[in-house]
Amino acid sequence: MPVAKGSTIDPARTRAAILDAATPLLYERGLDGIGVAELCTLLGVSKETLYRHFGTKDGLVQAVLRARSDRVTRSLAEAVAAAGPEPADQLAAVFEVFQRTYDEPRFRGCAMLNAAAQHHVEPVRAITARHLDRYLDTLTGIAERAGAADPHLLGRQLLMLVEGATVVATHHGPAATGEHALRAALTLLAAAS
Amino acid sequence: MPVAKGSTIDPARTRAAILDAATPLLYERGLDGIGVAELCTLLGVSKETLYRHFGTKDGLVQAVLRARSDRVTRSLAEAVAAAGPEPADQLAAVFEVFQRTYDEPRFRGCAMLNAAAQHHVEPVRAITARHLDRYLDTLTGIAERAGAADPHLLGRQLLMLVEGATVVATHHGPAATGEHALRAALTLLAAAS
DNA sequence: ACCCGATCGAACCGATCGGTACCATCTGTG
DNA sequence: CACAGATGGTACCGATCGGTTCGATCGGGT
Repeated sequence: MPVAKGSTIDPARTRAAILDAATPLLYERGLDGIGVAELCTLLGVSKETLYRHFGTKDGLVQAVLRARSDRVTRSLAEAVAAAGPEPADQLAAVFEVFQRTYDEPRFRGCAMLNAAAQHHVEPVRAITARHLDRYLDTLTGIAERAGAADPHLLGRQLLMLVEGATVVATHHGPAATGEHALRAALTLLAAAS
Repeated sequence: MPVAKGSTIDPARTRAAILDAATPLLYERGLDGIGVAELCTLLGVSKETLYRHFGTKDGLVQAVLRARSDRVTRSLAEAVAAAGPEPADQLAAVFEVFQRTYDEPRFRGCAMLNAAAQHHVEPVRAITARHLDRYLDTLTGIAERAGAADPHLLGRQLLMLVEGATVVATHHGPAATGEHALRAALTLLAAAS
């Protein structure tokens, strides 16, 4: 059956559906851990459609990573905004968001870092670097509102804690990782003002 | 020419030479970024020899990772031992060692984390987890000597800083990363005793 | 001096990969 | 009702991959 029985033909919708369905697959199996053929089968899409929308597998990968970075950054910003004006509360919100991802059964580490480690091509590394810059912006903002003497330094140190917590949660177990990282972050925050 | 012109036939030596030469190649190109054929060409070894020593490519990969973990752990322990009895000095020695690796021109992030992200097989993840455990032992030891109220907590937080610093150095530039991480570590150390 | 074993080089294998081409079929539009 | 475009299904392609095999050759222990 060349086209789905009751499916709506809408290129934009198809593209979004491919992105949504491919994201967890590429994350759990690894960028090179699943081939285009299997990917299309699990997605319920033909290879021709996938290639028409994304050009190459790498195009799909980059689109997935960009969408993921946007989504994660947005949800983090919303959590911070909802935490109120206190920098300490905002930090707590940050590590709460991350702890929730650590506790997910499919958690396999930071998707952006994994992608950069797997795919040795420049565009992917650039997407990852931009993603970390977004984290850094959020954390530096908290540092500024806390009145840190050197908010850029504190922001960078908080970024290390965030990424380090993700690494530790990945390879050393997620239990209490967010809380331990938060306590360290609050110590740095208190010492920097 | 079936066997090298003036080479000594010594299986143990051959195996060690393969390990040494394969380590930087697999690190810089990625575990799946270089094939066995090219690997053997660059190593100056035949495929038969490689497979006789390591069984499979995965066997070579795991041997390389184990050897690397041993070497890094040893050099870190030596640096800490040479830093004297002061925990603060020992922490400085730790981040000095890491900063030196960040500054290497071929630096591409933590080899163990990259391997775990690339190779979705259990043994590799186990080697990475054991590597982090070794780091944790060293850092917890420093926390204990510093008289920390909860040395295991402080050790884990220091581990986050170490791994986070490596991530930041990888994707956000190595400049001053070790120093920034050290200052955060010293703050945690001072607050925990 | 002899012989076992380690080694090289090259050919070879089956599987899988990313990507392309073609066609029948369905949807949405006018 | 008719047409254009989006899609699914399938077969196919060249390249590359990990791994095996075989014969020729050389070093080292006996």
